[in-house]
Amino acid sequence: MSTALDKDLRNFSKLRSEISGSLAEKPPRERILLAARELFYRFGVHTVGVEAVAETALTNKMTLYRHFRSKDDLIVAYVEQLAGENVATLDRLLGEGLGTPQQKLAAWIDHVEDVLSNKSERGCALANAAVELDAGHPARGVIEDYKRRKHDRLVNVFRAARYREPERLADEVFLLFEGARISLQCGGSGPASRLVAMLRSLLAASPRDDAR
Amino acid sequence: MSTALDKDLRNFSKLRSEISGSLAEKPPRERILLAARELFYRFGVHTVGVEAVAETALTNKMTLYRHFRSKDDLIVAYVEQLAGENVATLDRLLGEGLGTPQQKLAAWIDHVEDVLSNKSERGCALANAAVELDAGHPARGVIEDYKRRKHDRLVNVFRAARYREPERLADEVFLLFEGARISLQCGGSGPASRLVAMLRSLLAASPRDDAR
DNA sequence: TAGCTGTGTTACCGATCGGTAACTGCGCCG
DNA sequence: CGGCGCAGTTACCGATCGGTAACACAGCTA
Repeated sequence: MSTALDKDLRNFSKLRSEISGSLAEKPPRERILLAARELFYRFGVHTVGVEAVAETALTNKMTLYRHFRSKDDLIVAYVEQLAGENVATLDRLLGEGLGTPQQKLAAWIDHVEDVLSNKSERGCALANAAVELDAGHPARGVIEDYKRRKHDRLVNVFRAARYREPERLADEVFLLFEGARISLQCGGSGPASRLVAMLRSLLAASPRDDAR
Repeated sequence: MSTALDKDLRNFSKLRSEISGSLAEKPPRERILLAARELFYRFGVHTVGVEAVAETALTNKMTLYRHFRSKDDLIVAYVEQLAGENVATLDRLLGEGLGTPQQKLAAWIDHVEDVLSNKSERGCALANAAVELDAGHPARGVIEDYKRRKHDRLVNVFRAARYREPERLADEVFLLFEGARISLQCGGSGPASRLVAMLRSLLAASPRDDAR
């Protein structure tokens, strides 16, 4: 098999991108989750072994297994961590209090632009995990919950912005965004790079009630 | 690790879904590719071992390695097989000769409906493979070529149908479709199930020159 | 009949996988 | 000070991984 990343290479990437990062002196459990986040996202949950995670977290397998009962447990924690952060980001952008619905939408699209333009983008980590995990895996439920929740937030903000068909618009925006993220890693960057412009004109062209 | 599919279970699925299928008495190479297609798509290229592929193909590892130099070679052949068939399907639906561009588009959307409504849909096999394979893998090039080609065909048929912005429309349709397939396995079936209606009304609403 | 080619079979290799046992040692709190 | 809990370390387990060697046996052609 072509691992395409010698084990040594993995350890080097750890030293640079993690230590220089923030994992300096945190409790082991946090370090492990940080390492898992990096490695699972970059290389996939199946190709990365628990030992690689532990070493990248500057600890060892035994300590990892003191905090997570199994690798599957670690995967679930990894997925829950991502889902939680993404929901928090959504709350920060679309939550109550901050500006008009239009302003929230503009801020969210700016955020989408940041995500997509990020180099080293390998698509949505949660979607990637879902692809790798078979139907019975406990992490699947977490992923599906998150995606549903995200879709609901979109419906709500479209409704608050008085769009005439908020559900339909949310479906469309949701699918476009998901498609863009998966296309970034296999479809060439063409269509995905034009997503933001598409979103803006889609929202501008969709009919709204009232509109002040 | 939760394999969620005991090895025995895999072998049973082979006996039923493959033998009863068509692999009855074909040359070994074809049987192997058929088995790889089934197993790689259902469970992912990484979780399925070469031995499982060989046994499902009613042969053994040695014969597999006489036809494919390595597992990576088999993965490339698997991906090439899928890309080739998908391009053939596109040619059959959108190719020259058969009807007006509008008829071709209607036929293509019917085909999309079939794909999405198919139970046991696990998303686009090529996109899934791309998620599992890291950037250097030779199969990645095949996948990207296919996706680009598919996008180009969409542009061409939209141009032939005299849509005013064929590239933009192709981007949108492409991303929607990709998003729907990935969402089927992690986003709940909600947005994806409404894709076909979205496509039809999108095409109906998009401006065209001339229009007969 | 002899010989060749392709398939099946068994056994094996080193490496790595997920997971565990047992021990050392540090720091913290009484 | 004594003790306890947690982290680190080493060594190990059985299983499975991708990949190979050697041999038996079929079918075909000459």
